[in-house]
Amino acid sequence: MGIFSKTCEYAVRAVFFIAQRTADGSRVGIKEIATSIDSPEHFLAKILQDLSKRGIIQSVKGPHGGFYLDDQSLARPLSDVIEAVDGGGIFRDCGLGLKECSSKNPCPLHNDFLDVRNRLQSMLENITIGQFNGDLNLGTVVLKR
Amino acid sequence: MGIFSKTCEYAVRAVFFIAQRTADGSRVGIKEIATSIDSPEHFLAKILQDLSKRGIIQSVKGPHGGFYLDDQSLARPLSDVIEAVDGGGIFRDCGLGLKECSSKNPCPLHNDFLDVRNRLQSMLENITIGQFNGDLNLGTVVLKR
DNA sequence: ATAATAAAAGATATTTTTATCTTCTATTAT
DNA sequence: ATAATAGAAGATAAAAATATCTTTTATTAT
Repeated sequence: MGIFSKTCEYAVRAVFFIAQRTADGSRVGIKEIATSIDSPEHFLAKILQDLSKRGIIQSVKGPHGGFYLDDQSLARPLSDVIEAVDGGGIFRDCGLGLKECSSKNPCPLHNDFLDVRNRLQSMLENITIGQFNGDLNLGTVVLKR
Repeated sequence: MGIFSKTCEYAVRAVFFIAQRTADGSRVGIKEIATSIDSPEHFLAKILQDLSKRGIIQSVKGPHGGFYLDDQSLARPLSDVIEAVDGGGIFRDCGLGLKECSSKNPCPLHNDFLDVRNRLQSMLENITIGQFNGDLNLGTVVLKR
């Protein structure tokens, strides 16, 4: 497995895709999202339903419905998606799995991991959901394969 | 879950513990290791058997047997343990789970993740299994709780 | 040689993650 | 109103990770 869970990987790819495809105010359906980011449709549906409930993304039912992002959502930091899906553990938990690891009671790698986690967090806090729309349009970055 | 799997967390904690407890040439049994690092005994046994087969740690059966580390093992980088247990994916795989992500075919986060992964890797390559023995003896770092 | 010890190995079980399928409900165009 | 559409929700299932228990094998002290 990678840094994030499969669930989280799908969520981030989907959110980037929705951002690009709905920048003009339109909506995009779950089938098209799943195909475009190469994820299992029904599994992704659950993930997006959860993100929708939490207000990270928007959705409308019925004909011409689908998922989309409003301006506020487009401006959100990517870290919000990770927090919503995987929880913020990756930004906070001990690298060796100790529940009470802290500067007062550190594991051997406490400071080293603090540094790595903080870099990861600030990186994800400084990326917005909508910021790759241009690159995705140009095809200079990809969301499948 | 954290950065690493539970399996990997147990492995690293165990290896640090074995390093400290066998620096004098003695050996330490699986029961004592499991208790001392707060891990399930039989599960940890499998992990250590695997590390032993791969030559990352050493073991001897029978009375006064147990696990220990020779000088070469004490000097190994911690990254060898992670590679052995979780595979090196954490140092190499795409943050968004794309199989073919590369500088030629990058995901939106390719460069950012490259940076984070490289930092993690070089951190783990520059830590040796035996380097915390002093701190563990002093109790300034811990392996449980 | 024998008994005691401790790792190795095998079988099984539980939990979590990932995935699929079906039914229900809300929305929109007609 | 009605039919079509598409997300929401619920029930199941498959796979992977985590955990436990039992039996076997190798080693050592006696």
